[in-house]
Amino acid sequence: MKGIRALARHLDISIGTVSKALNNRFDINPETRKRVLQAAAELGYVANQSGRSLRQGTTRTVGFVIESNQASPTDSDNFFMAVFDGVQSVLRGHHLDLVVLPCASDEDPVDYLTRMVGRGFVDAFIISATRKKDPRVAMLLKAGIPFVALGRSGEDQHCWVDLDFEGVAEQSVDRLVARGHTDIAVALPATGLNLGNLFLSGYRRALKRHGIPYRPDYAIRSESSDRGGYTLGTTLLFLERRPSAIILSYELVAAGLYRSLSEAGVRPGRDMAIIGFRESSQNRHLSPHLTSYSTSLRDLGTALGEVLLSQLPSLAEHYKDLPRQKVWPLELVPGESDPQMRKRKDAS
Amino acid sequence: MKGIRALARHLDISIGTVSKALNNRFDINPETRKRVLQAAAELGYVANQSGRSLRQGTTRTVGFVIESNQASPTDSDNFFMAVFDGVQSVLRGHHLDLVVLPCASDEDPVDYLTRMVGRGFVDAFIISATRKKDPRVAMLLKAGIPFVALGRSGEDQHCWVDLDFEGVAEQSVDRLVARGHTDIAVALPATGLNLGNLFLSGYRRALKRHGIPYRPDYAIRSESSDRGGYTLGTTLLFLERRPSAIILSYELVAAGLYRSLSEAGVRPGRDMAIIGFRESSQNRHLSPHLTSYSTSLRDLGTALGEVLLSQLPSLAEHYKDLPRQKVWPLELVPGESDPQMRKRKDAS
DNA sequence: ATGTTTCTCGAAAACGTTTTCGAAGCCTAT
DNA sequence: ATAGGCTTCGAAAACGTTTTCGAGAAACAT
Repeated sequence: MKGIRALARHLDISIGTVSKALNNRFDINPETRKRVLQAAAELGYVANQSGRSLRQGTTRTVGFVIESNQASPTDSDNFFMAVFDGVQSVLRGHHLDLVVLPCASDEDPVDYLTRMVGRGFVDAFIISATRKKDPRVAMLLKAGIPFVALGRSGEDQHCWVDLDFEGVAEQSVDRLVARGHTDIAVALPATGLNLGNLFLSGYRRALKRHGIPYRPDYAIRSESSDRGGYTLGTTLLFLERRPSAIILSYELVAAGLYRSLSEAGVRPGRDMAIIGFRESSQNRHLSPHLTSYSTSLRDLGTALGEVLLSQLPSLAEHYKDLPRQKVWPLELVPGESDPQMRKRKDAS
Repeated sequence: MKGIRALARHLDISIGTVSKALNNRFDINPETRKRVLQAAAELGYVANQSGRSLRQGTTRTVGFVIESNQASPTDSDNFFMAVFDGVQSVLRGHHLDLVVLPCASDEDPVDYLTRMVGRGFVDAFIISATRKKDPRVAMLLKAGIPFVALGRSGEDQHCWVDLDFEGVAEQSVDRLVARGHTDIAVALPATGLNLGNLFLSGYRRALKRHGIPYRPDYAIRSESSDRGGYTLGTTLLFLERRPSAIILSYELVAAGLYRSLSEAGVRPGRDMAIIGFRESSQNRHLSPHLTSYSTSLRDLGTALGEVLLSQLPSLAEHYKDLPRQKVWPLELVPGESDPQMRKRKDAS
């Protein structure tokens, strides 16, 4: 015999009483509660999750869906660990646990999510790598499952937390303009991630504000990898009118860009101003130091966890004043990669 | 009404029949099976996981326990994603799913694992960041739960898959000796990870083979981060007898090491030979190119998944010829950071 | 026609827990 | 002494599924 029944027999009381004692219900004598707790600790009893969640219809678990990638690391990789950490520590405070659900690179993300929803071993979801009009959002909304997206999908009837891509783009343009630049390019992700749209719109808004016309050929799509940064550099150098500055929306491209510029005899940060996106240890050794933005990813995870809690029916009223959407700020860390512009001869 | 009962009523047959039809049991008319499958697809029915696993005592889920870290990324971060990918795609072939269980940085790993074991929503575990005599191994063995460790714990009564740290260390020493070096240092992780012991033992074995005495001050502990690499460099330069070469057991330290050596006027790869550990995009831009080792992490994940499958009672006989332990090889990718040694004047 | 096998299905138990509801005991106020 | 309230506990139902076992029908062999 195992489980709560064994514990009950061992204490010579009913299983109902044991259950109530363990779950801190009110109609239990403090004396017997203490006995039960002690015996449970001794025998190492922990309630079976299947039985519990079958009865309660809840699993006390939330799933964080990510897309694991096959080979080359992208930005997201070392991004996520710190976020997990933040989310998990918030959830734990409410006796919830986080599990990460990695969608393999050879499976369709929507299929995967439907499968996970169907299996029902999580009460709520956090989805990431959000795309514009992401079909997963519609699916979760229809299924009525609490969730929050890390990244905006464009529609606003759901919760999300997202980095301030628009703000960063805008602020970067402002900074470059203030330093004398007008030919400012922007590097955008090649994939359909919505952050590309956001970054672009912030970029265009700032240009407009400064009266600088938008050149479509200055919005360059590139892979979010070291190699992507390298090809970005060559693309940049062969533009009809060579820009004097570039803003990155990814952290991993910086090193490759530096390399390809250097190889072409263009000194990064001097002949070409560069503002990176997220600060990272991988960029810390670049010379000249990359101007970029910093933020605590663990805190971002914490925020994500809190928004999620607000969506859980059991905690809804406790968190009802919490905003359902949150733009996560980043802070400029000035480097030397975007100095005041020297006089330039027109390179048209 | 929901669940299998609704489906049964809709088809006007018993729930037992529905269940058997969905689970491909033999005593079902092919005709009715087709009807059931179709109706299930139409109504979007998927079996509730709690009910199923309560009855079967199995969850068809395996948990991959990692230690999420708070802030600074370590080696492990972008290491894992590819591994997840491999594991998940192997498991999926057997109708199993992978969930990643991130142990937050502010929780004790053993406590966390016991909690996860207790909750029982996974049938088996993969544990990582294995330490020497890891208490988690003993715990899982005692609990009788199938598991495989990514990384050796030292004891051999359990399954593991591990990178060939000893081999890499040995091969690196051989290579450096062949190029004229005798004063060879080694950088080891500061933490209690067992890989440090393995790497050191390979290093010492090779030294012995070449008749080079082992100098304890040449085995340098350092953090597995960019900053760790930086301090490693300064430690290296202030040794009583400066080594002419160093072998790294971590991928992330290389950039920091290059930087600190350069700042001290010691040209990395020329005045100091360097052999890195795992090839990574972050090191690809280093100049001179870092000699290091490469391997497919996705394939490593695949191997990990297969060893795990062999541990599951339901699949044991199908995989019984599979070795329970596996040393995962890495392949040398020659760079220019460890050239033939030039004549040196003794720096003692 | 009868006995025997084969095929298909349904009734019911079982998994381990939580939770409702009523009962028993005790105390207090009348 | 009796009625009522409070405290503490136990019996039993319920969650959704799988699986065992037996029943009935059909097919087959004698």
